Amino acid sequence: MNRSPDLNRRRTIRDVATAAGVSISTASNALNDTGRINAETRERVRRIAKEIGFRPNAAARSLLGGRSHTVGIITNDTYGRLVLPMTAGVSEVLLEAGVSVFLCPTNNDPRLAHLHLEALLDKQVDGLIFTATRLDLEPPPALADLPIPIVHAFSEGPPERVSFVPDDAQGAELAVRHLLACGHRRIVHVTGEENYVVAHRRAQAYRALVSPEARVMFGEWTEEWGREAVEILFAGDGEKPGALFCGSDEIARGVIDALRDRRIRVPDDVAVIGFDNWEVVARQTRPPLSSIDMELKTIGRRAGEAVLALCRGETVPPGINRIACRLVPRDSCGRADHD
Amino acid sequence: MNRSPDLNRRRTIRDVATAAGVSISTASNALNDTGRINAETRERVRRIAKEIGFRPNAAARSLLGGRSHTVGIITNDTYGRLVLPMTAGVSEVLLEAGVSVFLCPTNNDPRLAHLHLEALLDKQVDGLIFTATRLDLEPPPALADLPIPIVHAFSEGPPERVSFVPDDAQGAELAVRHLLACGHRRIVHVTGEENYVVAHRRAQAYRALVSPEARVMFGEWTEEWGREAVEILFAGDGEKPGALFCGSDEIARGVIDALRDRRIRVPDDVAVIGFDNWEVVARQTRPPLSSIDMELKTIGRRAGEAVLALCRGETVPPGINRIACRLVPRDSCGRADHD
DNA sequence: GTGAAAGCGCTAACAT
DNA sequence: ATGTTAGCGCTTTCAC
Repeated sequence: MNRSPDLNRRRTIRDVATAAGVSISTASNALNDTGRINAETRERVRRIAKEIGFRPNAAARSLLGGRSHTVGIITNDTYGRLVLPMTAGVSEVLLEAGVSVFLCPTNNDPRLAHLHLEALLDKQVDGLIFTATRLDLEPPPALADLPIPIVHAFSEGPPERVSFVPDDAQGAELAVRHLLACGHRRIVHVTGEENYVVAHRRAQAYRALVSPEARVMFGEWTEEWGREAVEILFAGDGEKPGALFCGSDEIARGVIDALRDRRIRVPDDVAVIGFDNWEVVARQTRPPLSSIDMELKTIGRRAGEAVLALCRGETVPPGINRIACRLVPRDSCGRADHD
Repeated sequence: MNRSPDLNRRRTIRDVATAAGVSISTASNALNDTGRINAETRERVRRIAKEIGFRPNAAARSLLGGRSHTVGIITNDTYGRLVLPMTAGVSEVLLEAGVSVFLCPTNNDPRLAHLHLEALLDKQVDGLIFTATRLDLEPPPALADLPIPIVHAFSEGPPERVSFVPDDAQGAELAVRHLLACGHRRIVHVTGEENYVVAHRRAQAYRALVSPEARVMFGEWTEEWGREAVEILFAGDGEKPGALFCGSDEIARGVIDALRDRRIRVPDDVAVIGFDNWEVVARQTRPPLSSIDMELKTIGRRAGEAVLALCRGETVPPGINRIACRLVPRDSCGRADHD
């Protein structure tokens, strides 16, 4: 039983005003630095507000201003390895602006996605960030005509919206150029499922740089496929590849393990480069894996800045923004001649 | 330029009332099934509400009811592999109750944690879930006396609060018993840093089951340490272990790789079991790794249920709740005699 | 069965 | 420089 029920009640601006012996509006002005106010009064009000632990009620503010200072981020990623870095970026940017982020993991379940969306709209979120780990995944149709700004991160939205995605082509180029700079020739590209848009985009960039007929092996995004690919490539006694550009770090890990099993030295006999720069994987292969980082946090930050601007009513040029990838050289490619 | 600015305005209950030709309070009653109301009127109001796309404004509701139907989850996990499954669990439970979740990644930065906390309090969250990936990490002191319920997930809060953590001792027992059931003896425990509470708890349970002097090798939570441990264990020509109980799947992966390098067969010569059931790792080792799953989603769900109850004013017995781990047998231990 | 009115906590015109 | 007042969208007595 509480001795005084009011002790646990949240402090309102009324409490502040009463305690400071001023009117509510003066208190409000003092706290928000609006209107004309006596410096002394302002300080007193502020001191008292702090003393009694006053926190402005966001609901009331939101009701008044029409903005809730919240955005939702809808994601299908169960696993988190892609989403969390992005969310961290988003959150970082929005935090400064006093905007909080609702995380809505849909686990690829449209029903969940829908429920979350409803909940977000009820909470009057100012904006939405839509994230999908598979670029070929369609955003829920309900997203089509919403009264609030929507930004796509790591997923390509319709042309009239703002999207931020990794620049897969540039990333692939980075990988291939690095292999070339390290003196490797006869590059083969071992990548994931053919029906992934990114797999194609990367393969295309790779071919543009190497040769239109350069070998691309589509398979799965797994270590197992990496190992299998090595079996296929190194089984016969034809000419062997000098370098393997892998579509993911997991594939690269499988590749490196299989090469090791065959006593083929990396990078001396064959160079390997990955894609994702997933540190738990890339740092633990033997040798540590050079890889392409998709700068997920930057994507998150950019997406955050975009919703923020949109929420403020500013206009942001629509379209797909491709964020440059970054080469992270470790030891699996040897040394580059230059830069 | 909008032809009609009102077209983009959010629909209010007033719009519904006007369109239905009833008063605001009747509309409210119709929508919420409160008060006495003519069935026909109710249906009409509801139909119209749906037609014009009315969504009740959560801010207004919150202002009235004192509850915001939001909770915050504060986490230090940058990486996501632990937090996302938990958050998914939390979210799943809260979604049904119409409560949304603010995700606050602090990246281990106390300043960020503090800012997030402020933002959450300003938004009048009904409750808080505190999550840390390292059990030895202190929650921010600001958490000490807050006017709202706080639940700890994957982190042990003070005794007067509600916490949900994996039952590490039971998990370790599960692992050891499985190894024994598969007929393995001379078990060694290769685990992570000695200053992690969990490492100790697991080691203790292991020793209680095997022998008080059973060998425990503390090191790091990395593959590299797993490989190193194998070097140490199998280098000389003393008696070799028959099974390795590893403190994490990453360690186990290092162990398996090193054993493979030494042409020691798993599980025939040496059995290996991991901890975490981190699928990307456990499913890709050769052979696939048997492991202990910490049921993170369940932890999240339980934590979600707890905040929910607390927010409703119900009482939840305080203290540490240890959630049972689950054995996930794959191929690295052989076959158990029984069960 | 329905409507009028008060009020949740706050801000912003408008008086004073 | 400060106070008064209206009102954001909604729920909830309480009249009718």
